[in-house]
Parts: sequence; structure tokens; C-alpha cells
Amino acid sequence: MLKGTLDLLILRTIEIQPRHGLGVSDRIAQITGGTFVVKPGSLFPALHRLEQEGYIEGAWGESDQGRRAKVYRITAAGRKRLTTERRSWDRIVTAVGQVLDPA
Amino acid sequence: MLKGTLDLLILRTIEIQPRHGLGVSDRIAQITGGTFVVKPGSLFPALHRLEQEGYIEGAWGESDQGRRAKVYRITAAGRKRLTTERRSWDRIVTAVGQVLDPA
DNA sequence: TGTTCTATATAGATCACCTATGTCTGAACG
DNA sequence: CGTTCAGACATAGGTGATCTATATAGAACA
Repeated sequence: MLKGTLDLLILRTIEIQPRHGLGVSDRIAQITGGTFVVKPGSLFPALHRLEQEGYIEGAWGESDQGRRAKVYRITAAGRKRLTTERRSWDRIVTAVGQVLDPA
Repeated sequence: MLKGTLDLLILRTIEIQPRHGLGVSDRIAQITGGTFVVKPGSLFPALHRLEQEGYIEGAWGESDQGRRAKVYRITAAGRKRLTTERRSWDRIVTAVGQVLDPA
């Protein structure tokens, strides 16, 4: 996948609804129709980093299937970060568009 | 800048018009209003790689200021590559959009 | 009880990109 | 003429995010 977008995708996914780790990647794969597949080895380090930086919070709970799972939800700082990440993403999309199809 | 988009930007820039190395980065910086600034240390390795892979061709010529410069133009293979890169980019933008704003 | 599935976890490798620096050439200028 | 300066190209070395591969634990089930 595209480097630099993972935080954005994770933050937005758990902003919509708190989820456990693999639930986040399942949701991303599902909603993008398989375009983005975030594997555990990419997912968990990212979650740990985001938690350490205070953008998300994890607490042990249960998954949909009743299994023990760490459920993450977004923090106030995370919402703030998400806003700036979205802006940054929009800016990038615009800029690439300008190069691809100059006015 | 966003990793994975450099080839796309370079290929499209010299497809529109052949340019020498620094001319490419000048053009990208100018048209994106400074959002993307490709510095020589990123640019030249990318150009060499693209040339080695047959997507662009360089030939010694002159810059706008009459200096000795290596002018690159896109090859047939480069156009093909550009097409697939554009498709890939569109797909990514769509997928991120789906995560950010689910239907 | 041993196999499988869900779920979390981590080490190590990879690869693109960035920082910093170097080299070459020609022009301008004293 | 020598020196300096700027345009242009080049490369080494580092960084950081992501991927590959593997490991661990508990629950279910045969």
C-alpha cells in the first residue's frame, strides 16, 4: 500500500467506531474492496505507535466473536491529528492532480 | 512527500514535454505551488532508475539557460507504465476516500 | 489432547526517499 | 588569466515506514 496513509486510515476507522486490532484491518479491507490489505505485521506496530503518541487508547475487551481482544478508541488528540492528516491528504491529492492534468 | 508517487510525477512531467533533470523538479515545484519539492538527491537516483528500466531516455543537450544538461524524454514503455501508474493512483485515491467518507 | 482458529506481538529485512556532500563546466569579473 | 560563482549532475549514507516471517496465547472442537 501507499506509505504515509496508514495512520490516517486507522484513525478514521476507529473514529467511526471503536474496534479491536484485527477488526480495524478487516474493516479497511472490506470497505476498500480489498485495495488496502493491512497485515498484522504492519497493523500492530502502527497501533502501538499511535497509542504511545496518545492518539488512540486501547483497553482489553472482547471481539465480535467473543474473544479476548484489545479494543481501541480515538482520543481528543487523535481527532485533532486526524483533521490535520485529512488536510494533508487533500493537499497531496490536489497537487498530484495538478501534475497529472495541468489546467 | 508521499512515497510511491515520484515515478508517476516524473513520467507525466516529461511526457508533457521533455526536460532536463533539474527542469523536471522545477516544473513539479512550480505547478504544485511548492507542495512537492523534489530535491536533487531524490531526483537523480529516480531518473537513473527509470532510465535503466527503459521508461525514459536521456541525451546530452542544453538547458533553457544554454548550459550542458541531460534531457530526458519518455519512451513507449514509459507511456505504458504511466498508464498503469495513473490507474493505480486513481484506485488509491478512491480507496482512501471510501475509508474517510463511507457511503 | 492435539489441532485449528482468532488475536496480539515482535524481529528483521526492504525500499524509497532525504540529507549532506562532491564534482564538473562555463561564465563573469577583477 | 586566475578566481569565484552558479547551474547542473552525481552519489554515499542514513532514516523511517511498511512488509515478511515467525512466535505466543487462549478457546473451540474433534
